[in-house]
Formats: sequence, C-alpha cells, structure tokens
Amino acid sequence: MTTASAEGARERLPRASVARLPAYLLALDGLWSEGTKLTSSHELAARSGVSPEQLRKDLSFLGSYGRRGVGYDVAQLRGHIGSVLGLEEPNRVVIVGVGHLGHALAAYGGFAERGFSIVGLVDDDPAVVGTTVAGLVVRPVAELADVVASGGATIGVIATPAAVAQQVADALAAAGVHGILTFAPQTLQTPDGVQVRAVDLASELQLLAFHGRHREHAKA
Amino acid sequence: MTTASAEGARERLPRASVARLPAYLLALDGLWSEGTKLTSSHELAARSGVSPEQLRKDLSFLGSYGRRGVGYDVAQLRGHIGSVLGLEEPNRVVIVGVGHLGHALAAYGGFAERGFSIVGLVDDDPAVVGTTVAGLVVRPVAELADVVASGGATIGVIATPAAVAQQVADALAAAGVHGILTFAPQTLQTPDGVQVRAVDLASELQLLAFHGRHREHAKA
DNA sequence: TAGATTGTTAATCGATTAACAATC
DNA sequence: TAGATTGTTAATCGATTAACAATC
Repeated sequence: MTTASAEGARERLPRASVARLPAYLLALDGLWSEGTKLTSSHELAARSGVSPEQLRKDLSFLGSYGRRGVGYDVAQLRGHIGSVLGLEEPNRVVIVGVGHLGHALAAYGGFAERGFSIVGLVDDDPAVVGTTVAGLVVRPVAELADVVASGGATIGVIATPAAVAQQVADALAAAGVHGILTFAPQTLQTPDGVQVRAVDLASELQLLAFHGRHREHAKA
Repeated sequence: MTTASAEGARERLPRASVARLPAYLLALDGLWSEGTKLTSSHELAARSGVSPEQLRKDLSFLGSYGRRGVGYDVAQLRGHIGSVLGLEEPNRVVIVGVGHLGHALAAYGGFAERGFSIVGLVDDDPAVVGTTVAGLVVRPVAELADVVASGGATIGVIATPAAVAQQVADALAAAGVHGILTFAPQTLQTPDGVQVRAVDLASELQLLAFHGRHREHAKA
C-alpha cells in the first residue's frame, strides 16, 4: 500500500457509496445531539436505512475509522465524512429564481449547519428585484456574474421556470460555479467540469404512483 | 413466452429502468409540443440524458413500441409509459405542512399536466389553518385522516420540520396513503406497503460539494 | 480469555455497454 | 434493394450481500 494522502488511504469512492454519505452524516448528527459518543455499524445503519454490511463497506472506502470490537467514534467519523464531502468550510450558494420555491429555499434555516451558506439571490422580475429575502437583497439577473464572483459562490441553484433554465445554467457556468442544483423539469447541457443534479418533484411523484400500482414488495 | 397481460409482454421492470421513465416522458412531452410525431432512440435519448442503447433497452422491458427502421411514435410511446407509471387517472395528493415549501408545492402549476391533483392541505399552525392556498382551505392536522379519505388521496407529501415528520408519516400511513414524498431530513419508518421517497436538498448540495472537490471527470 | 465488532475477501446479483441480427 | 433503426443477446462492469478472519 502506498499511503495516498496524509489522511486515510482512500483509493476511489464508488459513486453509490458517495451517494449515501449525506445520510450517514445526518444519522451521526442525530446520535451526537442525543449525546451518543460511540456507535456501531448496526445502530448507524438502522438510522440511515441501509444494512450494517453496506455501511461498513462504504466506510471502508474512506479508510478505517472504526475500532474492531468497539465501534465508531461519532465525532471523529462525522468530521471525517464531512471532510471527504468538502464541508469544513461553508460552500457558498447563489439561488436564481425567487418565486415560491426560491423563497422557500432562501428562508430554510437548515443549510448552514449542513455546510452551506447562501450568498446571493437573483431574479428577473422587477417586482422582486430589490426586495429583501432572508436578509439578502434580490439582485437583477443581469448582475448574476457579479453576484457569483463577489459572493465567491461555487454552487448555483435554479428555481426558475423550465423555459429559462438552460440560459440560467449557461450564465451560472460562465460565472464559474462548479455545481448546479436544478428544480426545473428540463435536461440541462453544461460544459465539462460543471456538475448538474436535478430534483424533479413531479418525477418523484410519478415513481410513487408506479410503486403504488405495482406493489407486492413494499417499504423503502 | 407466455403473453403476460393483455398489453405488452412486460416481465419485470428493473428498478433502474423505472427510475428513468419520468425523464423519457418529459422528453416526449417536449417533442410533442414541438409538433414532432415520430422520434428515434438517438433523439429521445439525447433529450433524456442517456445513451440510445440504454433507452432502447429500457423501452424493451415495456414491450416493443417502436418500429425497426422507422422509430417511435411519440404519442403512442408517451401514452404507454404514462400507463405503465399509472398516470391515466390523476393521482390525488395531500400536502402536510404549509410553510414556505408546502406553499410553493401547492402553488406549483406543473403537477396537473404530469398526472397529479392536489386535493388537500394540512397544517398545525392555527395562523395558517383556515387560510386559502392555491384554491384549497388549509385544514387542521387533526383532520388529516378525513382529508385523505374524503379527497381520495393515495400520496402524501411531508413538508414539515424534521421533528414531526415521523408522526406525520404514521398518520398518513394510518389514513391509507400508499406513497409518501418527504422533504424532511429524517429517515422514516413506514409499514409494509407504504413507499417512501425522500428528497433532501442539503444532501443534494453535499453531493455537489463532493464533486466540486474531486472533479477530474465532469458533466452530468 | 471470550465476546463483540470491524474490515476485507469472495460470491452473487443487477445494470450498463457493445455488438449484431431482425425487420421496416 | 439498400439504408436505417429497433430489439435482443452477450460481455463487461459495478454494486450488494454473505461469510469470515482480524483485532479490540
């Protein structure tokens, strides 16, 4: 073994394992706030909705942070997963589109404790521009590049109608963000190096409708 | 082959294929609204963000609805996927929690054309109960069972704080919904037969943060 | 030590990609 | 027919599960 970086011998994280890390982090936060300092793969897995085997396998990709016969130190594991995800410093986020959804996102208080800070709000409606939402003044879309740059944002959230989502994505990419979270039901094209994650609420409901029809298995 | 049901020889849809059907539906809607009546696996795949091979494989599980050398009939395929997902009749939805997010969901006009109808809003805040949002009067949480039953809802949406999400889930399950979409960052336990899908915005952002740190690959 | 629990290897399973035969 | 495009089979790849050795 050629000891990769100073911290832990992480080789290559499988995409599926990475996708579960936020759930582990959430479960660890829950344990910590209950005063639990030490946990086991069984307890943590149960709170994350996975099997103990899968949890241990996932954690093994991060390096070994448990102790055999003992378990996992909650604070240490929490810190380590946070560091792998890149959450030591708050990641700065700009929200484009301050309609009902954008407003809801801006007002949501839970982002701060999970590693994010909202540094800018942008909209193209003159009735909304200039108003203050969650302590931030809404800026016109023409100033998007400046909002991103001066706020030091690395992530953009698109909460606009689908019709303008692609041009907003183009503008965000040009402004230099490296990630985009979009709520618009619309496939987006972005340059290499700009990651897109799409959350489409109607699609989620459609999958629930499907499972409602074809259920004989069950649960999550 | 033992010709399964009257419509198409569908055997067993892989979970991963099902998860992509909503995207295909969205792409087909786009084509249809542009007046395109006939499409190819290449065109449809490009608009859905998958490879043509994967699209054809997925569609093959539904039965054969294309014509070799010709392509796919947009309207027919659209109807067929909609029928597989269970969207011919609107699926009725109750939203619990009419804060900013619940309000945004209730006010969003796009659900109707994608197979859903919001039939009830519930909240526990006396200041909100009784107000009208998106044409519906917000009902107290004590009446949840009645709202679900009289509205004929099969799906519940949880847009409450995490602290009460589990008890809302219990109430929704008891009221008889078969699917729950939750936005609360909280693992939910539900009885067999009640499917849960969780959308956690902070988790999505955390995955973007990760990819921002570890990028050498790129794109979506 | 004995019991507990992790980390890892091996076996299974499912999903994706590639190739191509069927057929319009 | 020749060209195009699907549907399906086979090969590869990745993810999950199971088993167990390492070790606290």
